[in-house]
Amino acid sequence: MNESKDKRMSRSRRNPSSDEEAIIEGNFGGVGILKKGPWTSTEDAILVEHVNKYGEGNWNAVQKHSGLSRCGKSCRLRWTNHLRPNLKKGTFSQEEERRIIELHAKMGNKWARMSAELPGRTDNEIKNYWNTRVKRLQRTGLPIYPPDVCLQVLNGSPESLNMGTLDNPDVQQRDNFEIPAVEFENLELNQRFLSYTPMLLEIPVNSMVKIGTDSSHSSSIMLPTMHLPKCLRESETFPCLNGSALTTFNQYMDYACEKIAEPFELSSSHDQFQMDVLPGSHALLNDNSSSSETSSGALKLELPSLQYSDTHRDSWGTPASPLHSIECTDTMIQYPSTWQDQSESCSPRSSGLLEAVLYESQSLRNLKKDSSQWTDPSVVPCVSMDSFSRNPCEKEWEMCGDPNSPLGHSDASVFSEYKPMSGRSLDEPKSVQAMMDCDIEPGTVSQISSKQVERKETPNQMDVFMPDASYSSGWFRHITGRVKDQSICKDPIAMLLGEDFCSDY
DNA sequence: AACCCTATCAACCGCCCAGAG
DNA sequence: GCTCTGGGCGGTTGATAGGGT
Repeated sequence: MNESKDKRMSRSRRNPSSDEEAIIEGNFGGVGILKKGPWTSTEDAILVEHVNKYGEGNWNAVQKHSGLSRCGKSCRLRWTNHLRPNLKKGTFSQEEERRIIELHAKMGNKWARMSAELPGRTDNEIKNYWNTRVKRLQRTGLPIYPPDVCLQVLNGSPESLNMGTLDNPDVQQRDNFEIPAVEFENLELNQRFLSYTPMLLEIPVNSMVKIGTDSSHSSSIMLPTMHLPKCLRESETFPCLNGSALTTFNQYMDYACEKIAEPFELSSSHDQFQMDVLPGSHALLNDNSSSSETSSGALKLELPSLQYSDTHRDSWGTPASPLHSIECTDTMIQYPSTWQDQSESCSPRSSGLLEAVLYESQSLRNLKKDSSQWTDPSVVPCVSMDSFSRNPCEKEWEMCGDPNSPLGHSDASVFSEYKPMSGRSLDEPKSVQAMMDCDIEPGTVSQISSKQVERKETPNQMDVFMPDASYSSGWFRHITGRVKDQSICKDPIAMLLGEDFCSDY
């Protein structure tokens, strides 16, 4: 690997056209055209010499002083990414990989800051690594963030994230997470739990929302929502949760599994829905709709993602999920294939966790709503068996015509801040604000009510709910429209879980 | 061997910001 | 307050390696 890497490094990339090369070489030392493309060893030497002589900075002066036909930017890039001393080359170590995941979970696509945490590594390297990784995980349908990393982030403990070494006060400030009531004290996750979590959602098990108390940093409130298969809930206790959170969680799971399973009970008898699904199938999500064969030869329903197979264990070594867990999770996690499609075009800045939480809650709510109709097969409106074999969410999504799914494998951080993007802000904030301002019915979501989650009402609160406007326009309107129509849920938790869920309690 | 697909990664591009004038 | 400029950052591009068919 390193060998090939070195080979490649020495090889030329983006070879300029021969014409350009000629011109440039002719102008070497002159004021002529600035050279683009791969750096030669001669250029490197010149740059190194210049930096040794004049120091870093004032990159535009390089051309002046050394006659190098490179723009200042190019020089800086070359220096910082390749010529700078103490640069580590080669593949990332396991520890570095782990660190990157953790850092990304906290920082999002702040490559420069991440590189500051990883000595010898450049932002470009980290960025490339991450993008490659995300791409790979998207393809395999694995969660971008390992559950334990999510828990660590959720826990917010500096040690857990090795953040004790952070010097950057800004980072420290950002990382000043608060977990008001839902405490994850016993973070010794049993193997069982961890083994389940990845298959439940594309996102890590502990999806969370932080409501910002200041505009620059989304902080102060986090709200975990979890989704586990019913079989897992059969355990009386849940290792991560305690007190009311656990109660709520169990209730939520009862609700989710029962309600979601309903429409699929109908179809489970259908050939297409034989649940002999093996973990690891995720073609739906991957837009790989061609069914694959199970070992038994039965038609395998390609699940969208999150089902670890032995061949799809990720670097954090989460074991494959037991087959029996399919019972519930299958119905829960059949992400529309379109999600994957959309995620491909999703801005990498988007926040996968957050959007997934929001979308999922909406999906659950819709599912419940829809399932009441679907209990009777004859009532299934406008849904053919063929289309019915897909997740109702997908139908919803398609009907919504939303080009941007929240459940795409977006890969910004767990708590990435919303970065307003030009040209969209007028519409989206309005929707979000409308959503946030809708009144909550007293007593709803009492289990995880404002006692546990305090939300500071600020004009910037939407920053939290808008991790990335690039995808939010459609689906957020979709959600907010419904929320608006049906009143309720001032509390973000209520919003997340859905009013139907709330009203069940 | 030829082709296709994916992974990798250097380098570029465009935007943003801070500081100087 | 303004413009200009240098520098930084994040996103994207494109060449190449390498594996699979």
